Amino acid sequence: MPKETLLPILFHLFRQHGYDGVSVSKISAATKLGKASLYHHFPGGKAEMLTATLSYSQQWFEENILQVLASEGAALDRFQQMCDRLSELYSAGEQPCLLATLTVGQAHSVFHESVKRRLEGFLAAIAHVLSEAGLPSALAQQRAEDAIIALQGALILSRGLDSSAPFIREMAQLTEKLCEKISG
Amino acid sequence: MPKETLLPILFHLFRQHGYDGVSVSKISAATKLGKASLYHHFPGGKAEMLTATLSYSQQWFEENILQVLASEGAALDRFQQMCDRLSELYSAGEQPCLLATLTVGQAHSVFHESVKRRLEGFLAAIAHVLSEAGLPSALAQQRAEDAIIALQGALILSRGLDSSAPFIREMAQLTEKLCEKISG
DNA sequence: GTCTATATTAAGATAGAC
DNA sequence: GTCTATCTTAATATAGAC
Repeated sequence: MPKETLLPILFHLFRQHGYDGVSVSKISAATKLGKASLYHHFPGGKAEMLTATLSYSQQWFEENILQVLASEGAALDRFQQMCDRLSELYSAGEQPCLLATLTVGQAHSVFHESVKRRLEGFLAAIAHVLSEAGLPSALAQQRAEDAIIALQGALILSRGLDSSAPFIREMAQLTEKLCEKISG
Repeated sequence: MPKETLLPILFHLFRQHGYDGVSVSKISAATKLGKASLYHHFPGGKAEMLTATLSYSQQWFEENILQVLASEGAALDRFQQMCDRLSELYSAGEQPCLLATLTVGQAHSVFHESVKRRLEGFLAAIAHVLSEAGLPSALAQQRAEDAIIALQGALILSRGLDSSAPFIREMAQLTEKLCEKISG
């Protein structure tokens, strides 16, 4: 079994159950691979499985979110595309964020630096678009933080209420919030 | 050992590590009580320990947040007090939200209804203040959702970045965001 | 109410055959 | 690369003494 089919399964497990909530036995059941096979692919065990999952998720993020933010076109269009991709990534708020699940438990101490770097990269990418559009860099930075806060908060609320509505509404408002008074 | 001293320890453990990340052995170490003693207090095991922790947290929430929101005084003052209590509860963004940690893993399936009820109660309390202040109820509901989204998102971002700054900034802005154009 | 001791099941991980 | 079988440790949980 190639890693390209393995990693989406790992991604799904880790984001849904968190690092502490996933056992190698569960992974074995979900992938229909024996434990020994899993350890063949990932000699470092569960930690390496999450590391590989983070790389996989990072790659998706670069190819879908960061690439869109760095593309040509108006800021408004780029943010709109970003929202569409985010909605896809999180299944309109039904699926949790992998990075957010890693902020608690054992993962927090072990993978904290990776999470921090990922968030900072996302923040910088959003702020860069806003700076390009003419916003002062301090304000651009603040608004980028507000965007990620809105995204993460909407994911928690939607999942907690078991309703996509808050996430969908937040994604619909996000672009205009980001672009507000840009050319004012 | 009385439960009044036990529950704050449980609360701290569960919010930091999530349900799956806490073992009875860890609880035993943290409380300096033998496992058998813990099962004496909570015959239902770890699940009952979390149930009791949720009740404890609910009580704190009623006495501190809901009470303040239901008090006399201007909406602006009540929200300001709410923000102060929230900042205390989450140690300015250093501590995770218990309810948020329960949206993943095993806890999600078992405790989802409790989490949902708690969020709905919080939403209703905020929306009620806004309605009293003259906001149409649909808008009041939306703004209440935005407040919880801001709170939860700020907690994730602050913890992910290992910085209180986003949480502190968000709490500082929250009251005016909630009261915007109330008497316009 | 708390303890020691223990039963039972599941977890993380490896050896070695195919 | 995948399997069966196995090891070791940790998990949940209980029995019974004090």
